Amino acid sequence: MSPDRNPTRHDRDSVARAALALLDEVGLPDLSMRRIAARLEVQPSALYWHFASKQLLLAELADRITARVPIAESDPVACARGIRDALLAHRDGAELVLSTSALGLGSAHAERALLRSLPEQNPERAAALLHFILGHTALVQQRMHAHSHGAASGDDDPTAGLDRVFDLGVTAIAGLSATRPRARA
Amino acid sequence: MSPDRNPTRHDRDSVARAALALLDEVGLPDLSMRRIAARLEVQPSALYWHFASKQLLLAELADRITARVPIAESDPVACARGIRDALLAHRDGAELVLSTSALGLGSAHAERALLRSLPEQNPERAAALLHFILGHTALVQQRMHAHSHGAASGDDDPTAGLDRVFDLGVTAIAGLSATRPRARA
DNA sequence: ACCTGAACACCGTTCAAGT
DNA sequence: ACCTGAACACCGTTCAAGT
Repeated sequence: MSPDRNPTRHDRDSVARAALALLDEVGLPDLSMRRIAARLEVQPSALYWHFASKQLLLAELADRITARVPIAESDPVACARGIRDALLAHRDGAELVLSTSALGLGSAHAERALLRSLPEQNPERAAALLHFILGHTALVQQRMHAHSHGAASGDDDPTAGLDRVFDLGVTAIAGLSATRPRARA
Repeated sequence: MSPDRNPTRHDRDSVARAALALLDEVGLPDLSMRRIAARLEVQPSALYWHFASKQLLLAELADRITARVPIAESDPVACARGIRDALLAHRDGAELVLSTSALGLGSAHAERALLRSLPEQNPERAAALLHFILGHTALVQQRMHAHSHGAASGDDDPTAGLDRVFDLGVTAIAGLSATRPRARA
């Protein structure tokens, strides 16, 4: 007799949230529209009311992932770590952002944050930093997953030493590192 | 009456070559086992005689792409350009290598080439360089495709200025750039 | 405004069986 | 050694129709 009778109606936000949660459980290759629909107890076709295509839904997820990077970092290294952490916060986050950043402006927010953190606000350095962070994090993240899923070869952590590679890359591109020791002035 | 009667029998090499050619035509998202089989005029199940899974076939393609990077470059910038060009030589090459480099040692060859080209043979710099090149090239490549396929917004080339970003990143990580102008000594 | 039901044109992979 | 044929358990997407 109540006017609101339907048990679960969804909107863009609830669909995106369910998809993001499912991403963490199953990973990007197994994140299908049909699985997302099943999680929402809805027919697959229902999703197309909220998102015109799977690509657009994935772009929304990428936007939500990058939206969490802090804008106020003054140090490029801290800013870069913030971006990396946002990407690592969700399974296959880096690969998702990387593969959707062509169309969606998902990575634009991260790039702005980098630009602001740079001493001379050099946009080319900001772009290079973003490219490095995305490539590095995508590699690290999938190596993590391959290792945990017991892929092959040695059983020692393949992430070892990669933090140093990250810092080296960021400081170098940001223009903060010594070029060459050149004696020891 | 001849003993060799069968018109087309295939091996690993011919399957991989057909797959690589098809990749350039249709792109990574549309590269299916069934399409590759159709191109070879063979049933889809026939491919599984040569490759145990699609993933392993893709890893072979990634290996073939990176195999073409020159090992003998002495200059890190020249070496990095060689890697980038090898990735750009096939559609979605960078994304393919990036997404398979966790398991397959496809990128190991490129990393060795970088290491050799570095003045001090620093393996951390080589790793950082590889990560930057892969991230950068993957982004550039998909932006190229998005632009050619008439995605949206402005119609000017989105690749403009990206060469400078590439050079900046490579020289910085290689340790060849000035840290900061610092007056103008 | 939001969803169902049914259909369309696809996927990767397995496996017995053929030659 | 290499392939067929048939099957299994899936995909993304569209669209009329329901409420």
